[in-house]
Amino acid sequence: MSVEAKSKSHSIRAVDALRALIFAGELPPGSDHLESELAEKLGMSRTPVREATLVLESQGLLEVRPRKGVRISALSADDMREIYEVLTELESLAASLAAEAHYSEQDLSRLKSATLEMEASVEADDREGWASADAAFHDELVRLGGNRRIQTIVSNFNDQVRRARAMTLHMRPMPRKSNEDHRALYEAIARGDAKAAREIHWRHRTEAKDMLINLLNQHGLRRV
Amino acid sequence: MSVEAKSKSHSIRAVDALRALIFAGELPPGSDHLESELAEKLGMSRTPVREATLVLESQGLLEVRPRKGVRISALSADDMREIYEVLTELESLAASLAAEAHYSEQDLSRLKSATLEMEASVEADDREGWASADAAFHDELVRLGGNRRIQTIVSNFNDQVRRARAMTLHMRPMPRKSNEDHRALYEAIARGDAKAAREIHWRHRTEAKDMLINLLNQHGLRRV
DNA sequence: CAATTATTTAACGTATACATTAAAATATTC
DNA sequence: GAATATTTTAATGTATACGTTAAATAATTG
Repeated sequence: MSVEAKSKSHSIRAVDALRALIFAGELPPGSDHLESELAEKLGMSRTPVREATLVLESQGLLEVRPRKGVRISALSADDMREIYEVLTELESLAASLAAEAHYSEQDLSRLKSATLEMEASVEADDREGWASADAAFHDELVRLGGNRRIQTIVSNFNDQVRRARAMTLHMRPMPRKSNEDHRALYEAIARGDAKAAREIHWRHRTEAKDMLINLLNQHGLRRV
Repeated sequence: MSVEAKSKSHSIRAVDALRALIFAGELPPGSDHLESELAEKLGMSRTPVREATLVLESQGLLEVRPRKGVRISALSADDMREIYEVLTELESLAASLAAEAHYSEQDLSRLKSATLEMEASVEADDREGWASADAAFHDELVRLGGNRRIQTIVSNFNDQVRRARAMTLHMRPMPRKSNEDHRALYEAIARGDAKAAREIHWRHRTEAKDMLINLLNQHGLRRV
């Protein structure tokens, strides 16, 4: 069995490639792009590109504007608030569900290791490392919640705020308080305290939302 | 200015037509359909049908299964639980946001009239009328919340459980308790009590979820 | 010259031909 | 005759030609 990349359809590769270009900032928020341009850039015909744009539109990463090209989504502070409201609510539900599931310590090992990694990263002043562990923690939290609809929505919304998070990562103070929250959340889930898990995470996310929006406003980032 | 229907693209009409066929049960849950069949049925080529199926897949109404046709989504009791968990959480958040907005009585008039219509329908033993007013109430509640992301998600999920609700409408007891909940929620929003609004609606939806799932199980409806 | 109308352009929307490939059917081998 | 290999089939995936139409440009008119 070889390790070659499985040859996916052009359509799927277009989705992946466009996502990557958007996240890398090569298709910047607010910019417009004709189907034919994108098709040429990706080395395929318009057909799979059109299909990809429909998928990405449904994920909120771009907007199809007939005869004006697709516009890469640019989020205002208000959009950010909306998205974080939903993320806060659904992740808090996931935290509550995870606590109710009464997982064993072993089941929670990945959550635990993510908290340890975050703490180590803060010690080492490694923001990228912290961000990566933080993402792993949140992913695992939602996975433990066990509701696949929540997983899908949260994943979409995280993609949408990805650039904003990356931009503010180096503007914010080192996330020491954040680590305490994660540890407290871990404990609440481990002891099966659904109410506490929900409340701890709700406050955590609400604070993260306020900080992100304040940072964007302070730095005059109207749309990202 | 004429009142003729604006001539939409085939692609958009395919989305509308397929949605209608799914809701009408002409494309029953679990059934498979080739692109070419659907294209013929809708009197257009495969191209716009393919685009429509991508959109509907992103809305959870069907699943594209290469070489096996598109499969109309069939929900298990567990799927229903997942969807209702999300609906409960997001509508409750919307209720809380609506209360925080401190709307005037005038702003809340549609919410009020929907409650009155529900009460009248229950008096008149008119389940369809009640269901229609109930839907209007929930739509308006979410609209008043003011978060468009919530509106989109809730609308999608309501579409997904539409058939199940229609099926159980005549199995359930007349929704008298439900009307009390709606009235209490209206009062909480009107007096700006966000916490109460959230809790009242959360309990309301949770009870609705439990009833729906019990009804589906009692009647042996494995997948709808 | 401003406003309107006509024309042109270019991008999208659609149909269609064809390439690709998973699945089914058939043939082959032991 | 079961297991495997081959061929065939059929549905999808893709490219492309072309029709349609919104937007831009040019022409006209008062």
